[in-house]
Amino acid sequence: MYRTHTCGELKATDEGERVTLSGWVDRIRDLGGVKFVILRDRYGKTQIVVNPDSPVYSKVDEISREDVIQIEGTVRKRPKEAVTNELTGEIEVVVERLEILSKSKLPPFYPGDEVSEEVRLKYRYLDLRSARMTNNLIVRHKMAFATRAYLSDKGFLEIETPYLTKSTPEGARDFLVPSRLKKGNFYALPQSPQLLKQLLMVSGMDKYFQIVRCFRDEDLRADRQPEFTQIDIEMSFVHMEDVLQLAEGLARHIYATIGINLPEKFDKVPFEEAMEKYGSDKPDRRYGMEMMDLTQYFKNSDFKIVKDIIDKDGFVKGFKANIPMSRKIADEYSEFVKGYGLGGILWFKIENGQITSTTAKYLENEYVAISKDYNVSEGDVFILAVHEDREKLNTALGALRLKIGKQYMKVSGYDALWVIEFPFLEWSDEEQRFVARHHPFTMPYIEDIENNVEPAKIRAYAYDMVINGFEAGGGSIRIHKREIQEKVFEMIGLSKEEANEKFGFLLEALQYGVPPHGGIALGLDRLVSIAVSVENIREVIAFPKTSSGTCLLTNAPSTVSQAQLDEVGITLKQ
RNA sequence: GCCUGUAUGGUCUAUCGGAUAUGACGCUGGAUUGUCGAUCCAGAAAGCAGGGUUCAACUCCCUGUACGGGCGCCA
Repeated sequence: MYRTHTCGELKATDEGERVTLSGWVDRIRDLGGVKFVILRDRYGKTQIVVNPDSPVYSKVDEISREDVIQIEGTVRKRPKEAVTNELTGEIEVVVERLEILSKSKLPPFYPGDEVSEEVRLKYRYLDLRSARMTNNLIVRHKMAFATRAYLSDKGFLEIETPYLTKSTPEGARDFLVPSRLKKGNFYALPQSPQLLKQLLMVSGMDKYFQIVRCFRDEDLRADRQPEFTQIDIEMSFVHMEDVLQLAEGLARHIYATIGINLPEKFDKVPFEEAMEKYGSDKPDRRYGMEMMDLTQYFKNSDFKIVKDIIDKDGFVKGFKANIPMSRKIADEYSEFVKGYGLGGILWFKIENGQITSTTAKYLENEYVAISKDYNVSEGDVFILAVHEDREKLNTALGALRLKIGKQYMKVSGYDALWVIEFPFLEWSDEEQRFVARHHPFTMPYIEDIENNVEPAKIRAYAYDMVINGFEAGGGSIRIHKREIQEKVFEMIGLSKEEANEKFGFLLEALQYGVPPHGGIALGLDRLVSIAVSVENIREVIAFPKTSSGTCLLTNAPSTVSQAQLDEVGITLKQ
């Protein structure tokens, strides 16, 4: 037996107990006479005492930090003055036997040291020994476990779908896997089990879920990895509201199991409102600073920057913030919004009851009117921008709002909401056609189509769950009638032949009695990162990739042998 | 594809167009009988790669590489 207890469980009540512990040597404190060894495992740390009369006294000199050792000894209470607040701070173990199970080479860092992420990723197995990383993985497990319990209770079946599947167009770039048996053919790793879970609905599975890996070969971000985990859900005989209720309940439940209370009711915010007020389809409302349309105040301005835009039927929008402002800061913000296609920002503040601004001499009347109507008071700063493209204006100001919020405001708590009524279509400059914004199986608002609403304004039964400004998940009600599906393909310029070639199996299935259905996928990585308050999902993934898609631990991706290439019939260029 | 930041002992970092490159942690050796980031003394240990500017480059410039953040992209 390697151990009778873990390093995190011995308490004062275990006094006198004879125990065997195994773990890593966290620290050795040699006081010349008495020596202390701190033994660590994922449950905690226990102090081992070695007195000069101990049978293993000289053996302690052979061990070093991060060795794996086993000890046998007796639990005793520490002297009063030596008690600490730690989990096992009341006791220590007087060692009688000590065995080195495995020596450690001098590590590049010790668990919990402040080290660059690059080094942490290279030695991820050491990094994961830290209490923080261990906790992140524990929280992740608890949330995944709670998900299974909750959904199983509600009658959902966890059903696996293949990872080696068919490449489908639309959406992200596929990771391809060459087929050896059918040379020249490729599997694709699924971007999500979307089509397969819909087929499960056709099969009558009624309520499906899966905690599943998804793969998208696109450039990475702090919250995007090439492979990530979704809580994938699909339900039959449901309306949008049923899916939202279920997902909301699930989110509340899994957060509750780790001690976080999400709001009783998630607000529903239409996409357009989110864009207008926050310039984002995943707003973090905790920062306040809602954006306002101020175009009317500038209709008669002759300040060139503004007039040029107004003459082109452009817009002026802005928001109020309680932040420091100076010429230098304004320049920085202007530079920032230039990255989003704007020319810069305008601003004014109220200082000593006066409007202060580098542009006050051109726009004083406008600023005064805005101050009055929007109750801009002493110390407030008002930031404005102009552009002829309203979407660009919203996005740029929204990004600035978020930057300012993160810089100056300490927010706490959890803001959870639904963004609904997403546009059904989206113009693709690259392809010069409308593409499905969510995916081509999403149910559009039929009345919008019947009322001949312009394509870009047709709404979809698509929804995103947003928590603290992160897109925690998204889904839609699907099309269950072949006629509508065909109409949609027509709208996105997909010919019958192409549609058949690409989604033939789904279209075929849609002819055999399909229940109305819909679903959602929640991003587990993001849910966990929100729960442990980190911005980067790498912190909650055991073995993540760098932003260039490599694994510093294994050095993947790497070249393969000519023989391997030959087997799958692939010749490399050059 | 584009923009941007970073690169100095094992780790985290300081400084400087010139001389012996700073400190902390860790490590090694020594001292030390109640520590808990133990303490005290001593020691070893470093400029990402290539090119350029210069009498002289770790420092300035360019290119590359790696890592971070963002835009595009991500149904």
